[in-house]
Amino acid sequence: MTTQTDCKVPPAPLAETVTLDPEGAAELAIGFKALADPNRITLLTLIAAEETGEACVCDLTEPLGLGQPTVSHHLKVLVDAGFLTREKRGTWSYYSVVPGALEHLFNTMTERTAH
Amino acid sequence: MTTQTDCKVPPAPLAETVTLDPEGAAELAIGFKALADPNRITLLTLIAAEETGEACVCDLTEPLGLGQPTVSHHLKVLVDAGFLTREKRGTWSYYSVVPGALEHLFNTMTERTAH
DNA sequence: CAGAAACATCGACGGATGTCAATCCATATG
DNA sequence: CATATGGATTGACATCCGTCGATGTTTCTG
Repeated sequence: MTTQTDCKVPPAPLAETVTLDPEGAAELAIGFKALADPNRITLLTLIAAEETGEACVCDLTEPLGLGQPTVSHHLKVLVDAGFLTREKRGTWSYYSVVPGALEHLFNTMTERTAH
Repeated sequence: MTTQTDCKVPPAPLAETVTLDPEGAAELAIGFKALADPNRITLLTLIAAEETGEACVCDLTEPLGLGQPTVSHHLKVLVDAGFLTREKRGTWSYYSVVPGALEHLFNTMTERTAH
């Protein structure tokens, strides 16, 4: 049986899969797109600076100078990107930073550009 | 002399200046905005993977499946954001990755969200 | 100088995005 | 149940962004 001949062709060019990975690039872009707005960056820093580690929308509306729907929208973008979590408690929605989310994105990007 | 009493009031609320810095947030957003596109991420990885550390536009057009003007546009965005440098040599334009640019952006962002 | 090659720039077009006003939903409270 | 409050959702609008075709610019080469 010529089973070895099948292995002559590697399953995937290793270096190529790292540099030319459309899905991976798209995934990274989604993360960076969520960070590509000054107000969303301020939101992350505001929540991270909170003593309790969490903040509700009403705490964030005033320092940003934005309307409540706009703040809710930005928070949703950050939640969808995996940088924040929402926990509804009573009438309020409390947002908190996901611990390793930023670092994971940055590490993945750094790996791709390190070669 | 009661020189020590002057130190009771810090010159500026330290935590506040870090979390609520409009200019800083805008600057960070500009950097992330440049990374918020799959093709630009692939461009960075392609150039970084080059043996010589640099690549011209004609090398990047085909693997991306984009037209030459579009690739030039994306490269310009990355140059303006400080992630790439352009060096014109003869008829060709050679782009190379700026060594610490990505890391600097990531570190600045991590500092703001570490508190 | 004439032509070609590599790249930048311009103009245009369609789709995505940030913002707000208005509205809807859920929960707490009288 | 009625009302109020916090927040999410919707619709609309202006702007921005990615893409391409066409054109301009520079440089190399006959």
